[in-house]
Amino acid sequence: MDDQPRLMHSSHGVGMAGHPGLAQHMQDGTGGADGEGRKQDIGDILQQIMTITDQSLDEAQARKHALNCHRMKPALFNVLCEIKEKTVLSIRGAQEEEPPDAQLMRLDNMLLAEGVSGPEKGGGSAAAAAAAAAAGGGGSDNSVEHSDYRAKLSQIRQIYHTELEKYEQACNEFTTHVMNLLREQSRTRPISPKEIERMVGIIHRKFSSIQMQLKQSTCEAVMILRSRFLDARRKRRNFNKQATEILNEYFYSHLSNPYPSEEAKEELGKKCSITVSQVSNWFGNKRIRYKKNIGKFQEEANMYAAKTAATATNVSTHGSQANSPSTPNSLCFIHCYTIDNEPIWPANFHLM
DNA sequence: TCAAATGATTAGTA
DNA sequence: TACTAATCATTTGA
Repeated sequence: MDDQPRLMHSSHGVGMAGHPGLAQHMQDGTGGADGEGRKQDIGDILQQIMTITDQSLDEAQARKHALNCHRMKPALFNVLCEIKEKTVLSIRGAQEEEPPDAQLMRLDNMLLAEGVSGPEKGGGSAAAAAAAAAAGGGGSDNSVEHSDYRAKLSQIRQIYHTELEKYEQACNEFTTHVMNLLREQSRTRPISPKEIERMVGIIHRKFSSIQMQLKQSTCEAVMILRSRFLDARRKRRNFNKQATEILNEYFYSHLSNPYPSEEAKEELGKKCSITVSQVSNWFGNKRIRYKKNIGKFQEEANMYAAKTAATATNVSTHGSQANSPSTPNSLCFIHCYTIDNEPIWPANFHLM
């Protein structure tokens, strides 16, 4: 094996008889005295190679050693390698050129975006945050779900990396094993380094197809997790009592114009631990339901009016009534109706 | 179990 | 784009 590479530099001719490497070997005095003798030598070697597997291990080892030491071995080996290379490898080589796999690239990109591959921080929580934003979620319950999502994503990530590592290790071990085996076998049969290289390529391709399956199933797992996470967020959760109180207080203290500005919505959202869009939803629902059934809400309105009045009184006794955010309309809601008990709201509020 | 309450979604409007 | 109005889907409480 050690001296094989330098034995494989002959380049022209395929047949043994007309092979320049062999011809050269025969002419330079190392190949025997006459043609008959040379043919006999080659015939002997080929016979020994053909029958080596019929022998016991010890005999085969001894024969192998004898073959390796045979004066014709390098030349013959060279020729056989070249024949093999020119016939089989050239055909296969052309066929096995593969374009870069678009599917694999897509999977890699997705795993990176979801935070499964690449750096641990960011991706997953960013995806979770995006999902949360898309679903308009917020609040403490949602943060529990969020952490649950991250925990599960991290679990997927861990499994993915463990499996990937296992595959890579197995691939390396198998490649080394096959290479050693082929190198060993190349002492008794024509295996060129090029062929070993090709075999390594085949092994790598096989393992990368397994890796692709792993990536695919990981992507599926992330997709399922994500859709479940979104579904969970889509489920309605009632706001907590305190949040409803805050929203109602604002609504009834601004009954003449229950349209909080963007800033007010943001502040209410912060106070209630909900999003601005949830505040908007709440006010939208509240306005329409209040308008539809003012009588039903009258009691609630009175209750909040009394509450606001009490707060205002407390604030005034402490000397800072002017700064109270709920003061402007808190005591005027009772005047915000027409004689038909219709609320006086802006023109864009369509009365039925 | 069921009606009421309630948060979210959707189509239409100004 | 913010809003109304209708509706859906889920939760709540009797």
